Amino acid sequence: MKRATIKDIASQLGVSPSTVSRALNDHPDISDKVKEEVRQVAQALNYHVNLTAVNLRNNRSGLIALIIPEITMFFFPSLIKGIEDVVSANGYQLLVLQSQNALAGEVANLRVCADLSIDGILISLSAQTKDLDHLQELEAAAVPIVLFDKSIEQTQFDQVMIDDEEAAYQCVSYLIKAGATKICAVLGDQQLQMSQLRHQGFQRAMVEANLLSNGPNSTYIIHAKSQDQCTSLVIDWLGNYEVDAFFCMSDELSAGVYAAINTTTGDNKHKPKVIGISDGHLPSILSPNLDHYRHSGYELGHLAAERLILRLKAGRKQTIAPETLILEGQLVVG
Amino acid sequence: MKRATIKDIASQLGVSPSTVSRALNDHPDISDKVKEEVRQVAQALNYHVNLTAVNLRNNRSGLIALIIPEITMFFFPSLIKGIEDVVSANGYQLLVLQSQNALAGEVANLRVCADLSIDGILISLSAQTKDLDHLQELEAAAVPIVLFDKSIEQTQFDQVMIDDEEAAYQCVSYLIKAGATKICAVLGDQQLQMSQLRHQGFQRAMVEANLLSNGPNSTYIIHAKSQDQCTSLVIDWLGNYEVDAFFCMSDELSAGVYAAINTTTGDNKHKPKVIGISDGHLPSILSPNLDHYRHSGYELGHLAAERLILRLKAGRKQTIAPETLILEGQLVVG
DNA sequence: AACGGTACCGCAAACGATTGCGGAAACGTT
DNA sequence: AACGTTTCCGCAATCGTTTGCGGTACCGTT
Repeated sequence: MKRATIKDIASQLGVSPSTVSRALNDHPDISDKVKEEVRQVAQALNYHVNLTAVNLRNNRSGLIALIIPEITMFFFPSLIKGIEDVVSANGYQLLVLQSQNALAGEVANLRVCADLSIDGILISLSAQTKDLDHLQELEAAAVPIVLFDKSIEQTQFDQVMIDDEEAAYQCVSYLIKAGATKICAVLGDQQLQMSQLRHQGFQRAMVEANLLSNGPNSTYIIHAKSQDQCTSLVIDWLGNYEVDAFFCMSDELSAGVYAAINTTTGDNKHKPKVIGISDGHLPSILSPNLDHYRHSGYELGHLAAERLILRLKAGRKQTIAPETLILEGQLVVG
Repeated sequence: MKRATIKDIASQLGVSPSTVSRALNDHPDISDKVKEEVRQVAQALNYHVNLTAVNLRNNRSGLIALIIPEITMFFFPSLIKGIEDVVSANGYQLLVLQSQNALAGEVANLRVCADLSIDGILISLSAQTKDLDHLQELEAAAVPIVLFDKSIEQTQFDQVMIDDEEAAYQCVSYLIKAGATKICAVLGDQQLQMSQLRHQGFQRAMVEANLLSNGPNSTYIIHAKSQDQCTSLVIDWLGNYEVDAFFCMSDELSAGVYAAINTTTGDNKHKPKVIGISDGHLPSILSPNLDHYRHSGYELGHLAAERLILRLKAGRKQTIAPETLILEGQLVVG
């Protein structure tokens, strides 16, 4: 059975398609009698508007694209949920695209967005992305764009972030207060601005405590791009160096460090403390529970999506200045 | 700057839109000279085909919908990745919809699919879903549908599953071989067919080992709908009963049980063994590593998506009989 | 009876792309 | 020179919906 169209209803009732369209949209020009009849027949034929046609006419798609480096079990599920809730509550649908953490992938994703007449874009940048040239085409087409989580230095677009430097600072300060002096920072891809900022927070806390009197010590900095790589790096590292505590900038790395510690140190030996930055899901799974600076992935997604919806509702009539929204977090320890 | 259309190219070159369209699609009726000119201008104007228009004409959307109960950090990320890889490799885009584990949500999601002229559907059923009436409209519209992971007894559609009964059986058999006699099964939502099947596998192993000589013992069956609920239930339970081992039917529950055990039993007390069914990500994070029956979420997604693509490529010319594909898994222990 | 107003509905164009059909050149063949 | 082929391109319809503009009744008023 083919889908019923507006014409089917029209011919069945002996009226014009225009009338049917207006009736279904409750246009005042149409009498209540006709409206009722149209609704009846529509129901009977199981009519549903063809969104593709509507989209063509209105030059919109009802779709919002989410572009992320890669879906992992950490952080992204709650983030996606936060986004999805807002998006679908506002009548949009969510298209999930992965850049594979590569600039080329990001460009390809944006190409798809343009081709599909995507109405709005939420994007977390890949580690390779150093500028926003590839966003300009969409920007020129007046497609609202909100950056979140992983970004670069910029003021052209809205962005929703956490205070990376401060989060790291708080984590490391806590470790120091707890008595740690030999602290190793486990960071992500060196190219990521996020890694650099969290590194800076680490440094600030260390300097403040006079623990880097000989200048930065690269021995106590580990960069890893994946959980597995992190585990093996840390296992090696633990064979060569002494450490009181680890600061891990992400869930992946916290998990990697835990695994390394579990395979390296026996049950009775003294284990190094670990603190991380997390949305709180992983910490409750790990044993002992991971101390962490918590920022909700759900809220981050929620906030970013709401900002996008705000722009979509405003349309191109109002111009809203790009803003950087900082999501608060807090230390969860003990 | 508005998007360039085919007409813009046409008027710039003084040819008709038809010619431009054919030139861009490399139609043999168009001379090489014109083709080249069209391509030049298209490039210059940064022309890109409007997929909405194409979709309207072809009555397709290039979209594949993934409908799942809810995105959690367990299992779904790898699943989505497996699906996304196949889908995008075949020129489709993935729409992620969540049913909130409710039938009403599922119906709403399918409504969206119909309205958007979705080309194919991958669906994992909600716990509430007892029949497939709501799939019939899409089925009638010749939209390929593949069920996966969570399904019900049916033969109308393709489905990609693991052998739930056998997986549970193997887990519990292993526990028994390892010396356990008092084994508690931690299962998910009682309404889920998956829960029932895995329960059956549990029973089979127990009966086979003569551990249920007094008939089924409901004391050693726990049903939980979330990780947190599981944790609190198991904490209570551990206060009242003795147990050698837990069999957890999912990652959520394994994590919940681990948390319960960690809060209940001290370091030196004897801890119950735990085995689960998992894609292997969580087990490597938990300490001690979780024994489990492993089935790859990535492969499951991959397989389901490929089955869908197969049907999409076949079109409605060939009729392919619905099939149930079983993904193999294996015990990972020790 | 003539006129202004309102209520209600249809015509046709538009969104952007595709395609069957037809037609005008240009070519080759006898 | 007449005819058949090929080459190449345009016309117009189509997908399903929306909407500006206009038009016809019918109403009440003077």
